Amino acid sequence: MPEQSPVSRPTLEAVAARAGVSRATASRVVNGGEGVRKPLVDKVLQAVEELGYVPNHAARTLVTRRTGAVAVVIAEPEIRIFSDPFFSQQIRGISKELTAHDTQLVLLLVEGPGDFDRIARYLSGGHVDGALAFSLHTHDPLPTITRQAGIPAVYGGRPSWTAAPGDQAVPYVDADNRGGARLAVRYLRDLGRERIAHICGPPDQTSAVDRFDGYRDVLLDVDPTLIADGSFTVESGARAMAELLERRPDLDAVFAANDLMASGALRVLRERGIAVPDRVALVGFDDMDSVAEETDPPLTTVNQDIEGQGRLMARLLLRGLDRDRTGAEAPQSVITPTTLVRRASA
Amino acid sequence: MPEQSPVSRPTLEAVAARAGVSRATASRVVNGGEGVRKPLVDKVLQAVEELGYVPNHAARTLVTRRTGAVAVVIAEPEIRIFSDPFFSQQIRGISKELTAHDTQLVLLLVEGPGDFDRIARYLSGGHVDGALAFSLHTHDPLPTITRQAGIPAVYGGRPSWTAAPGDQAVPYVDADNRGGARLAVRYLRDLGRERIAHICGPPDQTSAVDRFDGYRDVLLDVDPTLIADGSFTVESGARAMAELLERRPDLDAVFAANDLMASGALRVLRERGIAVPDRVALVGFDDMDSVAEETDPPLTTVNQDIEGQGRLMARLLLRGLDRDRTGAEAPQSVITPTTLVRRASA
DNA sequence: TTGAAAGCGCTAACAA
DNA sequence: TTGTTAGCGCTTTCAA
Repeated sequence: MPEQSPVSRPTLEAVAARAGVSRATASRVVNGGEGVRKPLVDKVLQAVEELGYVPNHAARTLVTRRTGAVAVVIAEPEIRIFSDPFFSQQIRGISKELTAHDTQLVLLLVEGPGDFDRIARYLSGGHVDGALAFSLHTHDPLPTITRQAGIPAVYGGRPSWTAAPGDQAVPYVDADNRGGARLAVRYLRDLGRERIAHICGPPDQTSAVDRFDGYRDVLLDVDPTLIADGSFTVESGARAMAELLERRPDLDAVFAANDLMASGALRVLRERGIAVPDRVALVGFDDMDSVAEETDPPLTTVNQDIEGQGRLMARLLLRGLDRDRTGAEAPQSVITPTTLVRRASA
Repeated sequence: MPEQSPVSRPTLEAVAARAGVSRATASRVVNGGEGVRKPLVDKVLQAVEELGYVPNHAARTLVTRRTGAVAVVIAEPEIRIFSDPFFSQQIRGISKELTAHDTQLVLLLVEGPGDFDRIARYLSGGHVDGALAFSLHTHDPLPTITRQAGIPAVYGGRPSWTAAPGDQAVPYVDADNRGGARLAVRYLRDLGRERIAHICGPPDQTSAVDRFDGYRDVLLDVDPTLIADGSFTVESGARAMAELLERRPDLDAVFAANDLMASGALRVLRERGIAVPDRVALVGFDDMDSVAEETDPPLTTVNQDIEGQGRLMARLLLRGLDRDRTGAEAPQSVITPTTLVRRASA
């Protein structure tokens, strides 16, 4: 790679001149070489190589109206993204898929409510072709913003709000939380457990709600004393377990709405000398490898392909972007499958 | 905000027409209104408002040669960024500072060695004005890439390589790891502890090396049996502690190179019924709130302002970008101060 | 299959 | 203080 002076990179014009062709032909070659005779293609390619030519992005965007970039918007409540392996894997999947399509990831962190103005301006400024966002707990202005900016968006996680009538629903990607929960609870029931408790996630997150619903799908009329509230953290799981044990010392199984809470519950069970899974069987959710495999005993849990969800989000969005060209239909939401992973805790 | 049809956003031309001025005047107003008479400014602003005008980024970049975006490059070995609160805080700081300067953060995740080509192309394509990167364990091609692309870069963490002669050193931001370690060890010594062990971080990370050096600065000739290797994880800290205890049951203090390892060490000490800090005093490093405050007893540790480091990285880079205009000097590396935080473990 | 030429939307000399 | 004008580097008709 030839050394480049910081100022004045070679332009297409220079490449064309060197290859002895017109700028138009050079452009064609750079963009795939469709309909250009082989010898010319080679000449241009060589000139590109020799000059170390790299297309100027702004110029290209100006005429094509395509930026080749996608925004990933992360709102404040989700800033845990950086400590939550869940998000990290999702981002990883997104990044991989975008990279594979030569599309860049622009990270938009929302630090506070006032930032939405900034985001709106950015999204409207033609910086990106589309946006990827994560489902927020509260009603958030993003759907409105992307609509006004006229760019497609895909959500990660089922949004808790429902589209206003006439509004187009926002497409999202989510795991089959309800189905996964049913898998877990059925498994416990088939094990012969009869008093299966549930540690819930925060009710303002749809994943928690859906998992609770799955639990109730299987255990039709649930005894409320078998239900405890948690907030997806280890500590909350421990607290919930202690509470359950107090109320129902006779319980013989627990389905925790995520692995973190399951590990907290496990700690409490162990501290009290309650054998797992012999006396109490325990199932988590998420199959977070940093958690589920590390506990003692390792957790039986519900697996979801998180990175795959990220990839899917990106793919859905990219497909939507190509819509004009390919004439495909508007992106649809996708529910990804979940599977039960048997380890030692149940 | 008026509804916008996805296609054909208003241009400056339209704003100018509506305001009854030339495009140049409209442009001036949009860019601050310097040297435009008040009434015209108002007219233009009103037209902007009415039309919902947002400047086209590509067009602007094409002529100004400024993208208003900065790349944050994260190489594979650092993908832990998303599970390591250290990085997450750094990113947060970067994001805040960039946002304050209306600059966008473009995230470039390096998934494998082959990706550097892609990164190089991106950095050369005029997508961003500069790059922020994190110090890698091994020699990495990024400094060369940014130099060839002719864009300034700032590193987070002291790089382990030294600039080739003639090469300009890469500016970086790092905590005063060595000084912080000295703080910790002096504190233990002043407590009257005489057999102060050290649990090292991985030798291929400069922060670990620097902390070890700080330890040795204070304890001039260290008994090698008081040194144990770790890898900055909880587990490695536990293992190292067990090892130390075996070799030197008489040790009366431990300085762990980070909080994670300190918490692992603490667990082992507790399991063996060794009173902390009475029999063994323990000091960590990082002051990670999710760790240091949660242990029992809470960790005495060395604090560094991680988010501040991120902000500083961004600030240094932005300053470098303005260099031509302000005539400032090339960015210099910055070492940020560390302080000892006394809690209960020592 | 190739080239000439017309912009994409904006900023920045330069003139008025 | 304002307007006119010449591009920034590229893609894309349209003609040849």
